[in-house]
Amino acid sequence: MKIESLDLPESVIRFYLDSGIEELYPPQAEAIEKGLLEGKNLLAAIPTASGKTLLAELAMLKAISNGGKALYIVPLRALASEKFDRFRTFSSVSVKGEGNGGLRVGISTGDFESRDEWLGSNDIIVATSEKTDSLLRNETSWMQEITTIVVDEVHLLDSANRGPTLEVTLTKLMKLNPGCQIIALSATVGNAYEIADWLKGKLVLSEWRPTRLQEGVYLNGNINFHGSQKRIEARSQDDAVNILLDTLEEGGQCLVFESSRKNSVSFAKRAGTKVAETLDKPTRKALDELVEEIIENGETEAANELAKCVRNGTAFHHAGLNSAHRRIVEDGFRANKIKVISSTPTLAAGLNLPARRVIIRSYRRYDPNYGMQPIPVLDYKQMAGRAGRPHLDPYGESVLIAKSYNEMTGLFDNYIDADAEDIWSKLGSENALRTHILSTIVNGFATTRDGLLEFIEATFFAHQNDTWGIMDVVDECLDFLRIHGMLEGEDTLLPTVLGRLVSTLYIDPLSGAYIVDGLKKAKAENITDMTLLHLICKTPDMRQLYMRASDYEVINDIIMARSDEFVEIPPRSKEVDYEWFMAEVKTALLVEDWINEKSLDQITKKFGVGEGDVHAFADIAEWLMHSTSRLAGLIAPEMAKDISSHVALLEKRIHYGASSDLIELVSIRGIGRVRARKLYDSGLKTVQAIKSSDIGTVSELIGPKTARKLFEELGLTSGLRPSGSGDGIKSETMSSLMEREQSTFSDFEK
DNA sequence: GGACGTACTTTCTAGACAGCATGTC
DNA sequence: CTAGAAAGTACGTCC
Repeated sequence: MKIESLDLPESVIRFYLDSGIEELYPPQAEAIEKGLLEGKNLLAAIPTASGKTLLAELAMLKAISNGGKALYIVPLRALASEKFDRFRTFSSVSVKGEGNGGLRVGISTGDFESRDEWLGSNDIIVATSEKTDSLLRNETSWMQEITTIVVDEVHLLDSANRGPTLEVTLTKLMKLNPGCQIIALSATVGNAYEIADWLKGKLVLSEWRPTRLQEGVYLNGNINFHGSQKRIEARSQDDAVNILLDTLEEGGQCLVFESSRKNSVSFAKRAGTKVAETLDKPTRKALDELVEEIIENGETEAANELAKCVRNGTAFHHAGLNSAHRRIVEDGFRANKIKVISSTPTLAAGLNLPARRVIIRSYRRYDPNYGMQPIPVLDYKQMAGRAGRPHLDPYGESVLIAKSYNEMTGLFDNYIDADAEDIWSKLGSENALRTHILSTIVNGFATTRDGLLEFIEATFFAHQNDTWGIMDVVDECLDFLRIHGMLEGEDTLLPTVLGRLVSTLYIDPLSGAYIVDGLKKAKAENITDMTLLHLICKTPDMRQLYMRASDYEVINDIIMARSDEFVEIPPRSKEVDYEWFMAEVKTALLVEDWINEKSLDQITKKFGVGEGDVHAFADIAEWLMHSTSRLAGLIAPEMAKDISSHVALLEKRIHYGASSDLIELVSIRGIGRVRARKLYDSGLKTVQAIKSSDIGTVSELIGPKTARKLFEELGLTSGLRPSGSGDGIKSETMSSLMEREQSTFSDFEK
């Protein structure tokens, strides 16, 4: 089917022809035939890179040309910006007819909101599913103007964490805009028809790919495909390294999936010594530039390790990296400078980062309840599907590694030739229902118990199950919400002020209940930073740190020593709860270190986490401390004095990772925890003090460039040429390399 | 003395969304 | 109730 033949405005057709797209892929053509451009609902369950985005684009552009508005829902922030950037290239397309201006695109995620004064004035809005939920909870008016909804990666309905949110959000949207077109995009799953049926849509089901994908299993020096075999030369002890070197020889790049961060790092190191031998001069030079960039953007040991790998043309990638390092690795790989990325499943879904060959070094993942477990077929397909760059690689290959003939046949049967699992709604659990029942009632989608049941009947859960099975759980949730003062009334369900606040703060009602309870119990004379930090760390919305074997003794001692700082009496060390309690305290200690200005390097070593993790922990903690602050405002009369101001201060300190004395300096744009500390320790403790100092002094401390910016920021024009010296980067890097510091939590506390 | 080999023991375990109001080193 | 890979340790062998 030709693009030209489609019922679309001419400007749209010209746009695609100009970008070299003339012919639709078969699944796209099928979607058109099934009414994509006629407002029909649709579920496209097709492989990655088979043109799902284009399919969605066509529908959105068609809708906008008819005066509509589109919402594009994605599961990841990174994906949101990727789509946002893509859709912005439409700005030149005059879809809306002459004189109506160009197409406008907005983005809304937790950490990034479009600059547009009013998000709703855009024609396309890209948002994460949680943000969409939050916008609904805040009764955003333009939600009703949406005429087309695209849901990317709907198979996430199956996720226990985030599936229920997506499900309830879609149910609400369908209730709100009954005439709205829904286009759902999914990986190939077992029961795609069931999802399509729930969405009252037609199904486009296909395995078609633009680039051929060969899936094989490596055993004893050969990759075995269906009907063919490829010999791999043994250049080292390590099978995966040999497969990798073989790919490089053919001019391809490799993506290696590992089951843990540690393994991904160690593979990148190990492969590095061999990969380095294959690099030519220009590549080495390009890599050296990346190495410098990595060092500049890192304050930890991990940065040095990454730099060492990148110098050799390899890299690792996992959620512990900071965002700069992630970007450098991803871009370096796209530019074909970095030859291999050894990664945890971070790269399996989401970002568009294909490679010639994918090596899956472990198809098992650790589960605390069941030990090492084989990953789902769906996850395997996502990883294997990364192989083969459309238009660039002649083909893609994915390789599993087996140690025996039996294992190999097992892998063929259970992965390569297997169908992906069915998707199952996870809305039935108390955890999921508690929060979504509250939001449903707060938003007026249900005002009685019967109304609530009617709403639940419209969910995917009800589509798959009999709802009588969860009646008990629903009633338990309603009781919970009543007991904790978030809901009142028996026949009519009315949200209280607290209930509304909890819903709009986007926290779990259980978190809300813990916090309110803790605030009421806290006694003024015992309250420390730890009191409040531990309070938010025991909340189900907080992510918790693991307890390692060596931590037990230390954490135990800390709990004993600081026992009166907690709002509750710590459980006895023999009780099961004690295990949890220790993890909460350990997490609180990390945040405590962060706000006491411990360096990132120290924190990452002490707690065995990455820079990215520290920021992630701080991020959640800040959100929960903000929520605590708002809740404290609501129950102020029932609390000890001074708690409110303490909470507010902590919120700021977590945001900046700074002690109280730096709050004034740190709120200046361009000044963070590190620079503020330098200024403060040199006697420049306030904005006033800086204003009355001279730029030369400040330059000595934070560098001439930043100093100039700082003075501009404070409304002082900098007439003077800043004095001061050049960069200290080299010496700093050296010293951090030389330092032999403590490596575990216990070393630090002694 | 030291590089390497082997067998046994210990250790550790993926990812990432949200509020609010604008910017870290 | 359930795992398995890598890193660490202790000891042995060969040059």
